[in-house]
Amino acid sequence: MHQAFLPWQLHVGRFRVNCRLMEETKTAEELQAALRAAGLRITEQRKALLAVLADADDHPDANELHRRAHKINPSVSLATVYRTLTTLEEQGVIDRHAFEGKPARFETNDKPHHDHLIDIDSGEVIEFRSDKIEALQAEIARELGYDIAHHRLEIYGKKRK
Amino acid sequence: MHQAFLPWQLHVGRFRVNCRLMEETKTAEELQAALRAAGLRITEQRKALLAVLADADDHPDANELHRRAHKINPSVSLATVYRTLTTLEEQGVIDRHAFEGKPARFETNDKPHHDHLIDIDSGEVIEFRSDKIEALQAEIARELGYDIAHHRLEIYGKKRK
DNA sequence: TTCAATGCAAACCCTTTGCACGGTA
DNA sequence: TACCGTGCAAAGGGTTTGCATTGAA
Repeated sequence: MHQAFLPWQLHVGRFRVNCRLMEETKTAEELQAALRAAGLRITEQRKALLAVLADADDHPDANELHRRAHKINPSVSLATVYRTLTTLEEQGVIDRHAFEGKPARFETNDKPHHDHLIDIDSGEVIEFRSDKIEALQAEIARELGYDIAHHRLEIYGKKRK
Repeated sequence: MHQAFLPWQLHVGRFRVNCRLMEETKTAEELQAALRAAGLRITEQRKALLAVLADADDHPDANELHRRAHKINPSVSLATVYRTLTTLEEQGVIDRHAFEGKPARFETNDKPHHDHLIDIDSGEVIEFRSDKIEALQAEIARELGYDIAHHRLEIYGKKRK
């Protein structure tokens, strides 16, 4: 889990409280429920993939998801990973991100919306959200005569030493 | 050429002045000069591609650039288009944009920086720039402990009726 | 004359798909 | 029992690359 906000501290008498805002992620059970609700079947292969997705905190690509799911259940094929990812995306329970022409990366869709900062050295993805930027985008689209369907903001950066 | 700003009007006495801000684009000669300055050779194939790039106002992909350059000079191959695009990108005279996992699209790099609004119905690309958004991005990256290398903001929208 | 740039075709990577089989509901 | 979901292998689309050849400097 990557935090989207900076940690902060409280001072209470002679104590200091270190705080950090974390986010809840979907459980494998919740992902299963979404499939069931859509009348789709819960196969052993899907169970393995859902467990991997629920556990992942690093925006893995299809290949990496296959590697992890295959470790849980060797009968999971790469084709099924791709097919199931597409299905889950259609159900709206995961998001697909295409960063800079590289293989697509996936994450469970728990939070309403956020953008990404990608560490160009490590590939690590950090999530953030700015209501101000959201508002400005809406304003720009309106001025240009458009209604926003969706948008992506990606910042590529290096960790400051 | 797509304008990034809304047209505006001035009223002078009994006259109305319709104004629209347009942008200058690099000429084929300027692109050639960049290659020459880097010690690279000006071939007939490159001349054709540079002419196409200088003339394009619609962010074409490699295939479309090849189609247009091939019309000027049939000896231009798709491989050379790809190789030359990579070279020009390295020289910093063109930009490559990977929109939503689709084939990369290119434009001459004339303006300092801008973002894109993509019409999801027509594929048309409209350029815009917001200093406020730029500033907010820098602020966010700083808070998260990063220096920005580059970034992309893409708004996908439908033309308002 | 030299060696960067080229065309061609094959290879590459990521992703999708056709087909016959197998397991969920 | 249906028929959805699967594995496998082949195909697909965009892009890169190896190799012998060509042509810009």
